[in-house]
Amino acid sequence: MHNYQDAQLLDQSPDEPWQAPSARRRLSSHPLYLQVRNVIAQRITSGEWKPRMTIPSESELAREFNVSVGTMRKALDVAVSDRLLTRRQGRGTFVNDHSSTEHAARYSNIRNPEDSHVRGEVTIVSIIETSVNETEVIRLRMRPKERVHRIRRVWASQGKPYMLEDLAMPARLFPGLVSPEDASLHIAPLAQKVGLLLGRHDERISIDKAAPDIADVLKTDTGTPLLRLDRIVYSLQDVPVEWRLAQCLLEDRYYFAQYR
Amino acid sequence: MHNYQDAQLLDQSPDEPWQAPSARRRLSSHPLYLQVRNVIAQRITSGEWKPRMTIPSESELAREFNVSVGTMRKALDVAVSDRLLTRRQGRGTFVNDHSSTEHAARYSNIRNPEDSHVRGEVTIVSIIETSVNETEVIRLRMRPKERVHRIRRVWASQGKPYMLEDLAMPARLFPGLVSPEDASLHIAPLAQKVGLLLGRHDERISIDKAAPDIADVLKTDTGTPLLRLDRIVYSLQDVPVEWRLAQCLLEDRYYFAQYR
DNA sequence: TAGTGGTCTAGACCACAGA
DNA sequence: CTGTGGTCTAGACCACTAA
Repeated sequence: MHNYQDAQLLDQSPDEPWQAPSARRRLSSHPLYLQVRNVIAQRITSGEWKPRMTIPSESELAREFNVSVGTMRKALDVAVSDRLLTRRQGRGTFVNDHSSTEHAARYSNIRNPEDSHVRGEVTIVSIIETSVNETEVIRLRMRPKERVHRIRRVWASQGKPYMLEDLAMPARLFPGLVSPEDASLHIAPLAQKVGLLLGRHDERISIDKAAPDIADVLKTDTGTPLLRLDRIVYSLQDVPVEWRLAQCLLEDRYYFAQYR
Repeated sequence: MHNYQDAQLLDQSPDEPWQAPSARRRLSSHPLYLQVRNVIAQRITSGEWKPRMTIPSESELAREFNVSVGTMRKALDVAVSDRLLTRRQGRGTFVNDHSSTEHAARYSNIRNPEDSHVRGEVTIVSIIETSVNETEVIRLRMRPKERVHRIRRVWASQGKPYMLEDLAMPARLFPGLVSPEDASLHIAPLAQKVGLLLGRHDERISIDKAAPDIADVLKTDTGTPLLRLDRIVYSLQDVPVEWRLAQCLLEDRYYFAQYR
């Protein structure tokens, strides 16, 4: 009775609407529910569905996409686990807002002694767009001569600086990133602004002794032990999006990691 | 046609077999698939299903539990995400072995420069069973005067010590934990040995300066910066199972955290 | 009371692995 | 070829929310 849905979803141009296939063939290597999830992701990326918006009910979407409610639900469940959507029984399904504190908090792991997130004020030291260096080519999987944004900024809490960050982001992914306002954002809201969906990230943690210039910025002594945070954030499609090297003067703060 | 399955699963004694209910009522606050998942967990805990074993097919289990295949599948999916089971298309569903390197690796985050896990040799410094102190009461959610196992051990790589661990575990959860062999295990295989299923864990990371006695054990200088790892591991039912305070001489190693 | 997401059922076919 | 898990369908009822 049923063959699988074809791949028109994945292959069609981003501007064309969903084409309900009449003959169901599995031309794509992806199962139907993943194809549908990809359309959901695209609608968010393109801005058709905006943060905080209520999207149509699962039965409406199932009708629109010409799939069963069960398949639609599975696609929505995947989108939820990808942090694209939030569902609330009796209310509806909502597009997540990654500029909200709860979603941005995901990328800041420094905590106060009482377990609260450190809420710092940021100061931009420098922003430049330039060609990649060797390390960036490797870490961000870029080609030689490609362009990157490099941002250096300092975080302070109650007027006292505690963290220096060096960011590198492929310029291709962040067109028009120039303003200090943009450069002050966390990666989550910044990515949302340019229609990028974020996936996994990993972090290598070690201890550095403060170099003279860094000690100067952090108003501490040369040689003070700093927590070194070497982090790469990837997109939902597993493309490196940001490389961050941070050096953090902990004092009574700590880095919090949670595993499920 | 169908009302919900009742809670006989959750409420029946561990020794009784699954009772297929004839009248389906939702006496439990848990949906059916979670009740079924709990029976799966119990079968593993009790040793009825042993590590690496192939369990019956989903259709067989659905018949046994008197639930639909869809519900059985959902229960199995939850068990997979809880790391109880692994499923392989065409082969079957297997009970995870938490004494295997892949599962034990989940709890060791120290990596070599080439990203490989540090494989150290462990030495037991001391094992005692005693009454809880104030910190343990809080961290392990215990009552005053309850008993804990305290283990101090040192990890070395190529003969050079790099990490000192102080462990505290509720004695109630680890009856008969006395031998140095048991005390040398990672938490995952140790928990499996006593039929405990592990869930989330969290870790607070900061920097300590080596105290004289610790510097002595780690064969370094007093005041050397050490990575301090303050970790609590919880059971699947969210009961604290182990509190670990580790101090780690990193040198060219680092702590690796991955987020999905 | 209407509409949403959450749970459950019954049964089909697809994809993969091993005998 | 047989049996396993993986995907998909169609439709029912439950639980929650807000008008």
